[in-house]
Amino acid sequence: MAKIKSGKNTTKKEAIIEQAAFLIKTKGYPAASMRELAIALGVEAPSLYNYIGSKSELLQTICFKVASEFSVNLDRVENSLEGTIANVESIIRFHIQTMLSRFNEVYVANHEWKHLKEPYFSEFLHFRRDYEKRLAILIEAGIEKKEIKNLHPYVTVLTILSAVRGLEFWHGHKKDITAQELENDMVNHLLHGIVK
Amino acid sequence: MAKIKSGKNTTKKEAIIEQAAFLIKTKGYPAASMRELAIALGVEAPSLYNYIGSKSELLQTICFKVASEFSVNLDRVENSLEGTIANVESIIRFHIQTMLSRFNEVYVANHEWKHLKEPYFSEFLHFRRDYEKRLAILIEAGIEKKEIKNLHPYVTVLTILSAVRGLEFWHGHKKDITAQELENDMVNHLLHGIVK
DNA sequence: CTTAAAATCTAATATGCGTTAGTTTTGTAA
DNA sequence: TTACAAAACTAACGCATATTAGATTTTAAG
Repeated sequence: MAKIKSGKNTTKKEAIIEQAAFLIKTKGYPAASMRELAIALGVEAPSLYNYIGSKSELLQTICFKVASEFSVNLDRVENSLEGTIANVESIIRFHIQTMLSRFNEVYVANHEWKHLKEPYFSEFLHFRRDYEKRLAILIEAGIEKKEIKNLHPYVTVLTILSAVRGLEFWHGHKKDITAQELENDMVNHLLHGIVK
Repeated sequence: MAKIKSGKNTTKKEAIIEQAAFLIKTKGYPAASMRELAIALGVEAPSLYNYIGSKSELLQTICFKVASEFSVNLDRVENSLEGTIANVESIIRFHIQTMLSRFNEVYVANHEWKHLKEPYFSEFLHFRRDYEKRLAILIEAGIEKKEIKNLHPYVTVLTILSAVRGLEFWHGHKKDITAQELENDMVNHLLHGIVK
């Protein structure tokens, strides 16, 4: 057939990963087939194996790339000299922006990581728990400094992370609100509530 | 082999559905096999077909049963005479309680409905949109009555629904907080924020 | 104890999967 | 133009899937 269409991506491997992220997001990892992925790239399935090692490797690459980006951002915030509220707000905004700009990959990392094989599954799970723990510590510091209400820190972390993750569903609707308004409204809700 | 173990369930079909919900939640719909479901019930796979029509029928049953329960609850709230805040709080509490008490089925309805076949896929999607729309109308009424901040109603709905859905992740942790405290803290966060 | 029906089993079908092997085509540099 | 390497192809393997058909066992009633 034809050559793999690289598009705007630099390498063909990156083109495969990008398309894989879309397919895995749409069908789920088990139902996303290498044959369908190949067709989307204008090629036969076995040709993909010139660039990748296996189907599961694609999932690993996507999940850990996303995890790494969130981790790096949290490093930055942890070393910041701002107050807790500003830090939490910064993290919320990063999640929202990343969710909206890198939708397919973030979606896959959020929903399909349970199909990772060992030892990657355990490694990813450990990363998640660690990330939540670091956020909870941030929240606890805010509670001690009387900047934040004394709610259970893990519940607060869960509420925030889950809320931003829900932007998956916004991706279809859009239109009558800009990304900036969306971001501001959600930050406002999560920090100050909706009661007047 | 042996007979299907009905356990506490009245009919065998219900026992199959309950086990299917657990399996589909754990593996995802495409990776959940009829053979594994049968083994869990102490039976061979073809025996299941005396009680069910197909694998996809199991998914349909689970998804629409959950959808129906949420819809019935929303009917009740819409006809209530309470204020908007009380109504929203009631809905949040219902979501949290249902999420915690009927975990497997709610999880499946939330995550695996995209594997529904037509026309069920479209029907379920339509139900979801309709449910969100009805919630948004509730929120808008609260904004007009000056009970609720003037944030974009759909963003508010999204934030609330996503946050309660995140309780999936709490299901593993547990321990150092009761379900009642969890519920109260999350309601407090979503209504009044975390800033002191 | 007999008999009919309900429940389960074994065997098999058709389909799709990820992946490998080996071959052919394409692109590039000498 | 020749020669080599990269990238694509076709064919096939082994395995797993949902489901059906038909035989066999289990259950319950007369």
